[in-house]
Amino acid sequence: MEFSEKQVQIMEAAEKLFAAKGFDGTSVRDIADTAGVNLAMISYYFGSKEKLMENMFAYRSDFFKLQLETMIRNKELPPLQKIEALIDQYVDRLMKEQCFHRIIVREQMVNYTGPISGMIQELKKQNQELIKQLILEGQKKGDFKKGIDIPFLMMTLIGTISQVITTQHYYREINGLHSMPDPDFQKLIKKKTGHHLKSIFKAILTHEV
Amino acid sequence: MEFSEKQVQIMEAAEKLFAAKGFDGTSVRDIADTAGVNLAMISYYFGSKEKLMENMFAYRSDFFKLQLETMIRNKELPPLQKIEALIDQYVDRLMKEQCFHRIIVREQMVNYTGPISGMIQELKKQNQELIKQLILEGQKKGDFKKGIDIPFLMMTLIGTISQVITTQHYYREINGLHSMPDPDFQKLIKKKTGHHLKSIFKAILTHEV
Amino acid sequence: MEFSEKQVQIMEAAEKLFAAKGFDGTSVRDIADTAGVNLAMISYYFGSKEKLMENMFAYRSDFFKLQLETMIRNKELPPLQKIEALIDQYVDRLMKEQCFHRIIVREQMVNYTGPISGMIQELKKQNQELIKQLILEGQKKGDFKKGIDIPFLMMTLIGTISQVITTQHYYREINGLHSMPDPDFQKLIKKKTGHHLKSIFKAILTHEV
Amino acid sequence: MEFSEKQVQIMEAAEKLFAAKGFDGTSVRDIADTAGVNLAMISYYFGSKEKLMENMFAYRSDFFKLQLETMIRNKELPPLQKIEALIDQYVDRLMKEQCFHRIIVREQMVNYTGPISGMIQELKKQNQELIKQLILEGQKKGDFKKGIDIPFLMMTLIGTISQVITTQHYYREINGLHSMPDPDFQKLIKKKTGHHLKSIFKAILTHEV
DNA sequence: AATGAATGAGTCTTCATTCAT
DNA sequence: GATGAATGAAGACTCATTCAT
Repeated sequence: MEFSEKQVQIMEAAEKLFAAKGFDGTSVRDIADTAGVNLAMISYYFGSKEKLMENMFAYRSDFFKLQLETMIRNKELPPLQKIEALIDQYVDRLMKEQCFHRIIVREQMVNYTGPISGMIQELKKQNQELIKQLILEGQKKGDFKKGIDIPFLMMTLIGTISQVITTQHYYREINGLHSMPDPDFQKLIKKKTGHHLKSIFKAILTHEV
Repeated sequence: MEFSEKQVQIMEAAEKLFAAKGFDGTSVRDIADTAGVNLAMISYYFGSKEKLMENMFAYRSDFFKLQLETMIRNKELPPLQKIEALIDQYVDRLMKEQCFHRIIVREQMVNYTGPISGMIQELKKQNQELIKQLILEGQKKGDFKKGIDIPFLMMTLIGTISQVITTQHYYREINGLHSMPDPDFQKLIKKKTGHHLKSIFKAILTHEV
Repeated sequence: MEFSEKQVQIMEAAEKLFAAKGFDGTSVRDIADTAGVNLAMISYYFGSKEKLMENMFAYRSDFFKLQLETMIRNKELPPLQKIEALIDQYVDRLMKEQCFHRIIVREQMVNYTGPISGMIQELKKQNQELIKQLILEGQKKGDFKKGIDIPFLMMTLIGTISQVITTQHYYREINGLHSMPDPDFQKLIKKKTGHHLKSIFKAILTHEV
Repeated sequence: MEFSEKQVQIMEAAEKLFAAKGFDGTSVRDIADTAGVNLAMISYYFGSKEKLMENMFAYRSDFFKLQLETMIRNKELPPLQKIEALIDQYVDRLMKEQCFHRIIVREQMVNYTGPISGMIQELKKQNQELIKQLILEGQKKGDFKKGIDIPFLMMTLIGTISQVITTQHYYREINGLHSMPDPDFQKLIKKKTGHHLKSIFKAILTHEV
């Protein structure tokens, strides 16, 4: 799918607003204003608000998958280090695309059917498959324990990052980090989240419990 | 605050719908129809849709806090067992109040200010404090390691449960559990989630990593 | 018509609010709150908002007519002095019952039919008749000129007072009388209005023009 | 401010209805129907009912001021004739714009603040200033008496015309003019009002009283 | 291709009134 | 008799979308 410059403008405005205010909380007028385009252009280009959402989703998730896949394939490392690299990638990616991630979290809650739900499911499956491969590889090599509940480990991986993303302002407030510049704060929580998840994965994958 | 039977009816309808379709995606007409009351009753009792949300929140979170507190205080057990009991409670509670939990997840993303945000923050603080006490107690007794990052452990606790709740239908689908009756399925994931989280906590709190 | 204490309370609240915000701009809830009575009592006592208006009107205009009539009949003076006394009475009355007068001004504009319109018309006719008698008496005695356009003189009498009442705050502002206590200000404009109208009537009734 | 044809249509419908039924008594649906436009157009063009009122006011009062000013400046006549010309203009103008005038009368009673009140006050001030100039000119030339209470003379000028406008149907009824065609009736009362006011002004400005 | 104008359906809220007690 | 609860109708306004140009 090729998108014109204006279409990208619109989709990016939509992404930001959908993330901040939800799909229903965002009006096409909002989007048009934020994108700096004429109101009628949105229907004109995308047909409807719903279709805009779908297009934006396709646009973003294309963008998404590739990065991860190439990353994994290129590295040839011991299983644990691979897992750790993958965690870093995950954290990095979700943190970088916070807006999009928020939209996914929302959409998962609402829509069990429809094209977007399908896309999310597809993404999930692919990513889960990837991790599964990595863990199986580690188990074959004897580095990882047997009997790992991979789906629930994924729940923790994504759930923890989601939680960090959606409640970062509470974390900031509670820890008195109001005045820290946002880029620094982002770096901080990214580092901490990565570290935290790595300890969990290491513990679960390698130690007896 | 005392609520009449009708008010509770309305609040429960609102909770269900807000959870399913979001605040903006739910019309007061929806709520009125679902609750089986006249449309105007909602404004009559609560003043506005927003105020209804706030009242529902207060109603539910009252309900929330007490259960946890009394539970913790009453048990006199070794720290790890206490933690495990708390995880069970947490999982149980969030799973039981899935609707309410979904609303919280949503609201956290949108609203950093306003009365609801305040209530959530308050809830979070209290619960976090409780866990902190438990962990400190374990550390004092020598059962738990030092240097635990409690806030991030909380992120994992809540984040994992949230993830399970919001993506349960994917889990169901992927694992081919379409035909399992919902109560059974709920029991299943509750058990698995509890088990999973306990392994993580045990590993993080007691083992060297 | 006999009115209970509560009914009077309601009618007086209604009068004040109708004068200030108009009939349509005033809700029965406003009236109930201002009167300190239960909302349902208004419909209960008066049947409807409209009927409340009518009752209030009847209540007030009863009050109105009598004062004027007795005043006029009792005085035995030269015609010009009678006219002057009448002007004083008129000014005094309208100024004292500003709220009611405002309502009349409004209602005249809106409703050409209906019971209230009838009442106003009746009031007007009676008062006009009175003045007519006075002027005819003066003409017969040779004190007043012939060919007076009585209806238009009435227009000036009432119109001027109305204008003073409805624009008093402009007058106050323009003349820098913000800080004068209201009772003093009322006295001032009452005096000035009376004086002004008397000059006009004297000029029109007695001088060649 | 430039208004499109449709905007003018709406404003004129609004003017008529506001005059007849008051601001609160007129619904935007009424206005839309009367103007023959879609209901949503009103919000589309003006934002709100209130803003429509303000725009209509600005539109009409622009229209208003100029006529008077140019009229006065262009004539080079003895003071009394100027005053008489001004009275004619005033009567003519207010009679022609009866709807707008009614709205002003109403608004003065309700709203002491807000943008409309400001506009009225401005109009009043300008017109009053004009008359003041004229009278001062006449006094300087020795044609008019000293000690004229100009504000109250204005009250009589505007108040009388207002009274004629708002009670014209009573006048008609009382004088048995039901069957006279309205244009004729309007001409009649315009002539009578002008004549009446001129006598008053002449008497007050030039005779000893 | 791009847009200002327009609209029907829908939003939340308030209204005056009535009912059951 | 007096009133809290309840309601249908109507209020102003916003929405996503379409149309004529």
